Amino acid sequence: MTGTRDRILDASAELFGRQGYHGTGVKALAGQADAQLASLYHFFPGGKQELAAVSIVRAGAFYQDLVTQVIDAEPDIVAGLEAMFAGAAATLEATDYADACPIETVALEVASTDEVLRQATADVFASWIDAASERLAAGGLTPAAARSLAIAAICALEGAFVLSRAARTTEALEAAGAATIAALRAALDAAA
Amino acid sequence: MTGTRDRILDASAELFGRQGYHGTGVKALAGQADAQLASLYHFFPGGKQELAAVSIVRAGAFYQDLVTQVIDAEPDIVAGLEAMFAGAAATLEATDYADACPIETVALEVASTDEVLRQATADVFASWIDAASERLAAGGLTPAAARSLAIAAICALEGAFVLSRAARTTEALEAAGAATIAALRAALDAAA
DNA sequence: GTCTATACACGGATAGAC
DNA sequence: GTCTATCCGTGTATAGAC
Repeated sequence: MTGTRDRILDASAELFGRQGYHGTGVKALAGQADAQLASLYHFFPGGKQELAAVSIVRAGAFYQDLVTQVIDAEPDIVAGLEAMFAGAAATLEATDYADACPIETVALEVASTDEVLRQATADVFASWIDAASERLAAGGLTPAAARSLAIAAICALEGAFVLSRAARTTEALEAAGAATIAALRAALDAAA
Repeated sequence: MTGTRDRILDASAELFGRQGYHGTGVKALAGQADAQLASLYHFFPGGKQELAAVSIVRAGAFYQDLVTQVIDAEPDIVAGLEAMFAGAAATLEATDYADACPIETVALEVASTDEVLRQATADVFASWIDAASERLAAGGLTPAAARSLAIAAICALEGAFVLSRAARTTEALEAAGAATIAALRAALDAAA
């Protein structure tokens, strides 16, 4: 008995993530959610923009939970980051290079054109940075070094998604992961 | 006496880069180029898709020239990569966080939906990887290490563009640059 | 090659019955 | 809250005169 609202948000996360904001129409969203178009506007009176704003926050939180679980399942932060990149590569292959970061495409599309949605994506990335920083600080880095490396790791992952999806290979995820681990080891050595 | 075709391609590079493929209409492109809509279809009979394919290749080559000039102006590859990230940050600030990578947004939009355009973006990234690999190999890395680090550097840059444009700060570019330099130094040490 | 005008589909959004 | 039907703007693309 999944609620209609939730089905619409599920469809939004999937389609916005794969095709972007402008590449996904409200009719397609309603169709994918097995919902009426009028229901979409009932739950999201602000229309497509409001739906996207809610979807970005929700999908961002969901993805953060997913990734932090992968990281926290490992014995240390080095293994944790390795598992993050490996897991992302596995998911990408399993979905035929469709499902990477749920908000990345939208973030780029709206960065210069929609202030409401830009802020939503910025909030999500800020939350991810905080979560990663905590884990790196717990691994022995200073707060400043932890934050810097947390940002770098997320950048590496996001950038690798772009190249991997374009090339339809996981090589970029592997290279980005290796370089991130190298930078992490260097920071850990410097801290010791 | 700039040709109409070139003006259309200039407008395409600018608007596709800032707003993405689906966020940019052919009428807007013609308007920005001070060209008639019919002229656009005259030079690009394949319509928006053909225009985008040509624009991706052209903008990709232009950006590659720009970045390699920045890198090659420095005495060594470490300084070169530092200059690349610093230059990207300066450009981003100067354009109010609008102009980052000219093909990144489009690459994500089309990765799962348009095979012709996906291939065009993949070709551009492959060319960038080759150019960066050469310079890293000249700096003393093995071909395999050079390629891996070249990919990682490009991923770091692309990912930093996403976070920097979303947050409207250059922090991500700085963090990604620092981590890339750290990984490069580690690779150079290992090679020595 | 460029102009004006327009065809035609799809986009987002809404009305009103139930 | 859900259904059917529809409005209206915009999007891509084309026609035909010049």
